[in-house]
Formats: sequence, C-alpha cells, structure tokens
Amino acid sequence: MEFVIEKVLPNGLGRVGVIKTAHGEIKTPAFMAVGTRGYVRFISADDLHELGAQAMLSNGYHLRRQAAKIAKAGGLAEWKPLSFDQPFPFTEPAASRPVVTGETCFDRSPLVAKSSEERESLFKAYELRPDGLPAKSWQGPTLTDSGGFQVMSLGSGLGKVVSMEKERHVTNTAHKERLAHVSEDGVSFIDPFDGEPDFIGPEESMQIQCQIGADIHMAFDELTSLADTYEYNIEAMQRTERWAERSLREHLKHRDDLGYRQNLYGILQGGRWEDLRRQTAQNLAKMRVDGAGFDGFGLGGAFLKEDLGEILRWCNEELPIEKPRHLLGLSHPDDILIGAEMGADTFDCVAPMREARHGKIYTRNGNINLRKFADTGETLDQSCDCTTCKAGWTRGSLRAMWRSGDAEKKAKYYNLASIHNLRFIVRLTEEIRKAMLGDYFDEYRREFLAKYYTEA
RNA sequence: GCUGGAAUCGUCUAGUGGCAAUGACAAGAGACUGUAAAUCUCUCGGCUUCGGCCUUCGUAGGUUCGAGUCCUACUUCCAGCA
Repeated sequence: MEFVIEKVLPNGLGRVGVIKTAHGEIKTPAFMAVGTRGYVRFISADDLHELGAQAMLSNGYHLRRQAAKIAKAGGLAEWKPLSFDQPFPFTEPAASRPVVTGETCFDRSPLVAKSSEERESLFKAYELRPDGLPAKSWQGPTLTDSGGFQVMSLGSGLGKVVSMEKERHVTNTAHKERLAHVSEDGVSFIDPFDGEPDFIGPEESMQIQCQIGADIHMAFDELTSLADTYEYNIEAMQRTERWAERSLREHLKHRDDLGYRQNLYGILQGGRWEDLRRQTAQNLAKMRVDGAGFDGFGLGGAFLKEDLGEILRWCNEELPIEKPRHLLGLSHPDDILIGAEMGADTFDCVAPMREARHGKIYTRNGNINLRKFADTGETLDQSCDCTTCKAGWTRGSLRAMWRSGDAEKKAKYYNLASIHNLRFIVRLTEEIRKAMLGDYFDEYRREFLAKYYTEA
C-alpha cells in the first residue's frame, strides 16, 4: 500500500493525499461507507460507486463465520454477501431463532412475518432492494474493523448509546448482563444473535481479517467508554498496545495469503488524556515485528465533541507524517471538518445511514426531521446532487413511504434516504479535499458550519 | 315489528362496582457517531403553585359511600326471526 501526500495544511497536520490499495485508490480526506456485514444496508454496490463512496468498511467480528467463504471468493471486494436462501425475514421472534450456521448471513432485524404470505411479500420487498438479492460484490478498496468496538458495545457499553455528549439514559434493549469480558488473552463474549459463547483475541482477529482480505485491517483493540476512569484507560491502552504487537505479528504471517497485500493499522486509545494519547502514539509508531511496522494508524476512542480536535492533535503530532490515519466511527460534519484539519485521512460511521432510516435528513441548512414535512413538495435538499434529489423525490412523498406500513415502500425509502445522507457526507469530504488543494479550507469550513449549524 | 348483541380518548381495543380508564396503530417530541439499531426514550382529555383540581366511556334518569361496569327508558348500529 502506498500513501502519497499531495498537500499539507499550514498547521502541519491536515493533508490531502491518495491511498493506493490493491483494489483501487482512495483520495483523501475520504469517508468510507460502513457495510458491517459486507454490504451497506439498503445501498447497492452500484449506488455506492455512483454516490462517490471510495471504500467500504466491514467488520471482522460480524463476518467471522463467513471468513473462509469470503477467502474462497477472493476476498471481501469480490464476495457477494447475500443469497436467496437466507432465513430472512424471520418467521419467529428473535429469542426463538435457530442457531446461525457458518453458511448463513443475515441482517439483524426484529422484523417478524406473521404468516407465510406475509413472509413471501416481505421477501419480495427485499428482493426489490437495490442491493437486493443476489447482491453484487463491492469491488473496491475495503477496510475491516477488528471487532474491538464490540468489546465495548457488548461489554461495558452494553445497552448504552455510544454518545459523544453526556450519557443519556437511552437504551435500545432491556439492560442485561454484559455479553463481553476482557482478559489479557482477548475477549470472551456471547453472540447476541444466537447466544453461543465465543472468543476473539488479537490472533483470531487477524486470522479472520486476513481471510476476509480487506485492503486495510485494524489491530484488535479495546475501546473504553466515556465513563471509564483514567486508571482503567491506562490499563486498557497498555493492553491494546500489547494486543497491537500480537496483531502485527499474526498479520505478517497471513497478509499475502489471498495473493495481494493486506495492510494493518495500529489503533490509538488513551481516552481524553494527553499523556496517554502521546505515549501510545509514540509506542505504536515505533513498534516493529521482524522489522515491519504498521501501515497506518486508527484513531480510536469515545470523544466529547469539544475534546476531539485537541485529542487528534496530540495523536497526530506524534505519528509519522507519511502513514495514513483513519478516524474511527465519526461522521457528523463538524467532526469530519475538525478531523481533516487535524490530520485524519479517512473516516467511517454508521450515522448517515442509520439516521436516514430514522428520518433525520442532512441538508446544507441543517438536519431536518422528515416527520415534519408531510405536505411539502420540495426535495430533501435543493443544493444536493445525490440521485434521490436529482430524481426529484419530494419530502412529502418520502415521508409517506417511510411511515407506510408497506415493507416494500419502506425499503425504498431507506434506500433513497441512505443514499442522500451518505452522499452528503461523501460530498463534504470531496469539498474539503478541493478546499485544501485550493487553499481555502478555513473559509470553506466557516461557511459550511455557519449554514449547517445556525439555521434550523 | 319481535328477539338477541353492541356503543369507550383520531382508529381498533381492554375493562364487569374503587378508573382519567388497558393495549395496539396513528399522531407529536427527542435520541442515535469503528451497527445486538427498519431501533430506543418520552408525550398523547383539560388545567395545574406538580399537591392536586376539573370534565370524560351513545343520551337521560336511577340504585350505591362510590357506576365505563348494575337497573330503567330512549337513540343509533349489527345479527337472527318475521
């Protein structure tokens, strides 16, 4: 993998570049679409390319049981993730669903068909999804996460929102005992889908990721939550560094297994503390196994919004300039702007797609809640160049599809809205890139933020 | 015309003597950042100095300390018989 830096901002941190992978180039700064299970929900590979997505991020944890199959297909970029025979939509409630086998890939959904007719019609709806069945392979640059995030989301963060703001008592599911436990070896967890106990450590994560064969892999790490103490963050960070070395060692054994070079990023943790962040950045930067170091770095953690820029500055001042950096899991425009300014090259996040599904639509003048636009004939965003807006879909009609009880219409709404929000964020990164190259980044950011955050 | 049955908060619905009244949908507000998320939380008769107060279960009476619940009449709807 090659990383070419085309330009550096006057602050010495932000930059424009190109990451060259075995499956294509990523012009940075860039936003990667999240396709946890190997596909982006409700968005086809064709749609993804059309809206300018340059790379897809999947998750080794979620794909661990399909890893061998993916390797056989030639790696994530070639894999067709969905097939007609999957048990979806379910005919029984989540609790009574059968154990998922290695052959089965499915989308987490509480959707339950009450009759075989309904199941049939739901199937039909899903077949009509643009990313429908059978899916096309993505065929572009890919990245996989190690499963480190799940250490937190199934462990200490279970049932909580991974919020950058203060903890709000929002839960998605009834709070149960944590499903993941961390030890020096790795993480023991209960698979939330089937209740089966399982284990992933650095070696397992690397073996899985090298079979999945994304262009970029993440070292196995432990993400702490905002509630964790300084002391615990030291412990978790140091463990993450030890895991990073084990990850690197295992990765080197398998990185060419699929016939092309796979790359590994080391992940920086350390919470919101400057000493930890700088220290871990230095440690990971100089880490070597048989003379080989990391190909890039992941910037991880749960952040308070106001701390993000500072934390990234601490990290990136210590990291080698010539290696690419991925800011994990953030995509709100202010986060991307500060991230790019402070030297993050790539980004990923579920928010654009998830929020689209939940009716939050991004516009240049701020986000809108689609619920409030029952009767309007305007498009989602007049200045948007996404296919949804260009096709003339109105807020009113999209709202009607969203609120409709018809699964087919809903699925279509999810597709159209997801494309819109994702395009909005991808376009933001494209514009940041242009602005940096054209020496007007500060002006661009000021104008964008003024419009985006002042109007309702 | 007779005999049964039914009328509840936008809709459907629970409720058989202590009820401002169940659940679902709809509606409204909010959340969501390396996806246990087509999810989750809150509101959903009116007013409130948050302790309550007022008005509500087709209409009008009645029994009762107390009635959505029991009784009588009426109105409307449904079913069966004519």
